[in-house]
Amino acid sequence: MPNTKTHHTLSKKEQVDELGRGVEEVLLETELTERLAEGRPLRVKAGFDPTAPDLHLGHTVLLNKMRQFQEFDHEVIFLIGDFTGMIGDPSGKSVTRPPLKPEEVLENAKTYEEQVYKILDPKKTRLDFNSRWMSKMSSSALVELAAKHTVARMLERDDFRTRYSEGKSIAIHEFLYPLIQGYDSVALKSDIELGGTDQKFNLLMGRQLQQAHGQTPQVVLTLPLLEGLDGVNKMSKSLDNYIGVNEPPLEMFGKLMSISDELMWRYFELLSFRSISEIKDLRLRVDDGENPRDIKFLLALEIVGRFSGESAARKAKEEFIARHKHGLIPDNLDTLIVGSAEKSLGIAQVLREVGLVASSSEGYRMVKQGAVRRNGEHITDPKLALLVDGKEAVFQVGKRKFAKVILQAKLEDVAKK
RNA sequence: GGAGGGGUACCCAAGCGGUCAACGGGGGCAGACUGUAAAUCUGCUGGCUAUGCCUUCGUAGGUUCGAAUCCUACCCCCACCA
Repeated sequence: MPNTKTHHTLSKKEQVDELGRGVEEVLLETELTERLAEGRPLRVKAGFDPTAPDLHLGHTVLLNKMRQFQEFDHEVIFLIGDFTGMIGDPSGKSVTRPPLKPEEVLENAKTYEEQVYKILDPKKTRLDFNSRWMSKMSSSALVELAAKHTVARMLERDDFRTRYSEGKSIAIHEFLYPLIQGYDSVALKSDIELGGTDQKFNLLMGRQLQQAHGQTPQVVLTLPLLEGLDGVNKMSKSLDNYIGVNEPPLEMFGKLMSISDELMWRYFELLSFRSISEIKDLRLRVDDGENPRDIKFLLALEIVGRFSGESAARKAKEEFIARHKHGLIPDNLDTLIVGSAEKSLGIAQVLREVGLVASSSEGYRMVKQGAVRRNGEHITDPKLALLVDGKEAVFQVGKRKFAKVILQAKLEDVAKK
């Protein structure tokens, strides 16, 4: 763990700076300052989708911000939108989703907890479900709620507006989503709500509904969507540019090391627990000629350490270095045994058998492109036949895929002889 | 209710009777370069017992020496008029 100053030692000004760090927008900033000045623990709410809680680092941007509030002794409410989950945040694509069974919701909540408590302080976190109040709401109350807003206002929401003007369908119940999410703020009497920039409309809805219910409107903080490994698109599973919080240490370490130098600073800002001033120092070191790679090591160590533990992170770093030192073969490979009835096997087939390539055709191509080595030596002939001699050899495809292999006669053949 | 347009490999998108395992772009993988970063350049990108063979162009049939390309039926999407 980096030796951050504990948050309590920060000055008031530094506290406000830290809370505003990485934040896209604060609505309204003056209100935030006022609230913080009250000196009482504020109720900070953030909502989460009840389905498939498989978090990646992009999600943790929000969690990190929640954590900061905890460090300043505020109360954080981790709200699972199990009721709103029935609707699904309107995207135009999704229709009404079948409600999750209570068991499934609880199951998912448990999975969430396992993951988020690596960041959040369980003692300062309140887990809640919006079905708690929504499932009890009467239809007349729902009508009243719906009466608080107009269609025109709803159409201010970006995707509603485009869909409407393009003549695409908008189901009536989709209008309920922002209303219900907004009502959550009323039910929880939240002082602050955090969410991604894509949630802005819903977050503002909370303000208005609170006002309509005679509450002081919550302050809204929107957080950016973290860029994925490519540095361009937002991190997402479907784009396969993500780092999952449950990934093995070495994998995570490698992915973090592969981001561009520029993106590294973005990750420092949004993912690191280091203070703003510390990060500034790191930047200065790079400006003074220190290898950015070494600074990236610090980032990778911190993040991997957070999810897999400090010692695992150190090990991942050592292994990363060992593996990436020129031509070095990792020494902790499992030995794979390939049995064959033949005297020899084609190189492409062997690579496929041990999973280094997806098909023997791909194996052919890899060899032709000079991507394959045996015991560190390049193989150039795609039709090379390997003797089934029971000897051990290390095969490598590309830079990072290795396998230690023994080719041996099939057992039943041995038995026959 | 009326008249359309389209479904091609991971994605987008050409092709409209043979030279098509299918142009091009994206993505991905590999090679060079490097800090196994990014950027850049180059190559590859259906499978196999591999100079050949097998399977692919929504699904099922049909025409033909020969079909992704023509015909028939079916399924699924998109959008236009009111």
